[in-house]
Amino acid sequence: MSLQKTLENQVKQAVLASFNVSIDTVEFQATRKEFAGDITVVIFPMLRYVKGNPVHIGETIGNYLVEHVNQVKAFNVVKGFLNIEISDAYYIEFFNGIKNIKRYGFLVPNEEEKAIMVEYSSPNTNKPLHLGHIRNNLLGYSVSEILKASGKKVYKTQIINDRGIHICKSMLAWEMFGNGETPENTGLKGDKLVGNYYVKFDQEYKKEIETLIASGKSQEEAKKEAPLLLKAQDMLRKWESGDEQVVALWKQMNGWVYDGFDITYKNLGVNFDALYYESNTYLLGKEFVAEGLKSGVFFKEEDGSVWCDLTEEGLDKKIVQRADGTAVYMTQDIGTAIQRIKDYPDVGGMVYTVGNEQDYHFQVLFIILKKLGFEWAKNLYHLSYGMVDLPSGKMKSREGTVVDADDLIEEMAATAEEISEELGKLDGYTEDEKKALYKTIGLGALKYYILKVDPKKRILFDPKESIDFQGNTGPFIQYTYARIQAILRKADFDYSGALNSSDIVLNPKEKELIKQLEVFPEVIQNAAAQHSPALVANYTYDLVKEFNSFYQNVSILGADNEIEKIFRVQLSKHVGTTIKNAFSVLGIQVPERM
RNA sequence: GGUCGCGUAGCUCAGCUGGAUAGAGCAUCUGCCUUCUAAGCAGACGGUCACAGGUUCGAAUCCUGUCGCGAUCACCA
Repeated sequence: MSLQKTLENQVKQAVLASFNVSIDTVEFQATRKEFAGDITVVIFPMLRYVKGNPVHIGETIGNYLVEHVNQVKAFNVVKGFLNIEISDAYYIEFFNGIKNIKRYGFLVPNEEEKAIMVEYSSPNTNKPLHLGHIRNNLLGYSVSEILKASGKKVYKTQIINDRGIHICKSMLAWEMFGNGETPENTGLKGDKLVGNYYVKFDQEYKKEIETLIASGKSQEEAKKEAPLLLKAQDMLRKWESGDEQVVALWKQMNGWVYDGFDITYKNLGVNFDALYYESNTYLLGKEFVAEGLKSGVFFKEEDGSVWCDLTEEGLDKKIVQRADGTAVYMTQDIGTAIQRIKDYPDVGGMVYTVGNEQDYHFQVLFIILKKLGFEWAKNLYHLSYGMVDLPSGKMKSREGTVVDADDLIEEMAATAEEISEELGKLDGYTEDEKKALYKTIGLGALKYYILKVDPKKRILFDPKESIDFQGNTGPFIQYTYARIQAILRKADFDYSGALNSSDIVLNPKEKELIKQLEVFPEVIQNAAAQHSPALVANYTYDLVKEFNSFYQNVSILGADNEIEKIFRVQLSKHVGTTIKNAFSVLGIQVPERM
């Protein structure tokens, strides 16, 4: 039984014994630093059931606890707060129990329970990934890992947006202006090359619009009638009817993009268990639209378009199929969801990592799936996150105002290199080892910077102000890990033995560290429940800050006696393990040296 | 205009289901490397928690309204 549970029961007992009333909840909080004690019972909520002065009630309970609970050493009451001091023995024994657990804080995924499928990334195949995608990828990956660590079975997936007018635009531009450029003959990354033609299309398209306007057309007419756009639309029709040449070009260019994406994903350290392509799934939804029509979930307009009436839910009517019978986004998402459950029958719920601009879409999607009667529809969650904006506003691929993912990753590593060179602590490392380390640190800075922020808040990223490497940052935490490893390398004695709680008197820093370690499993559970890597990031920072204070104020290898020295090394080691575990669910690596 | 989200120190962010004098980092200023890695530690400065009401023993946290910022309300995705 956990200490808190024990205390809760005993507090209830105390109230029953002393005041003859039973209470069903006890409110605890960590004792604030300025008071003596470790755990605090808030007396105020009891006043509803127990009449009397809170200080007196607190003292009565405190006395009872000291007498009946051997972990309780002493207490004090300040106003309505009963501060309880816990014996060192409790903490030392607790530490003995966790110190050798390598995957401390993690539960093993339960094979019996339903799995969760997490969708993230889901890019368009007409342009390279940018900072916005980075946030999406990091969030999706991290939430997947957090869910796993919390004891869930997880599949990572994406839906690749590989068809549509935007894809045809880059295809057309390449065909017209490409002069046979390929990734091979230009040395360009495939997604970059295709992205260039997406931009090229837009430039040429704008020129045509200007020409048309000059010849007397209205802007609206010009936008609709520009020859390039007509050609692109024509190409889309050809694609949909299976035109061999168009399909061949489509396959070739998408292939280039996938090769490019693979490199970016690899650099970012994210991965997927299952891929879905819109070109394969967009037809699936239509089956279910037909079914929904039969069952009355949807209705048909005179022009043949199919809708879902959501006015009862306080929403609008939503189209699920066009008048010409073609699929819209919603159609496809309905089909994809159902397909996924068919492919993975053990999945009982899904998480969609998609920006908050699509809040409404997912609200509607989930309601529709419920209306269609799917049991798992109640376990769908839209992991909605805020946009990453620049000081100049939104990032726009077509206008070239994007922070490119590959460039940013590279820049971060370069900054890490600069700082490392300046500090010069890497004697003996080979060039390859150094390079790998710079990448670890650079990515650590980038990932932490993004993940420490609450997902739903928007991030303003100023490319001119580089991401910090000091303070509440990834590198600071990595640095602390490296420091711990340095100690472990130097600790050339056997420190594996069990500790006898009567041999050690904890200093305040040591006790704080154990308390901090104690809550890690709970942090993982909370982060999973709230789908928030930020909770893990901020926890890790607090732990590390506490450790550095300990490190700087208490000598570990120079401890007064052997037992203390062994204990401190063990404590340091387990803090290191916990840092590593916490960072692993954020997708951040930790270095042996830096 | 309807709906949703956000608004905490100069800047970037924490603040768990309401609880003690609202916490970190950056920036500015003071100290600390002949002792385990100074990407660090110790400290100073800095707040009417957007504003106004309400609920309560108690509100940054819950409710209502106002203001500001953003998103969305397409037979786009």
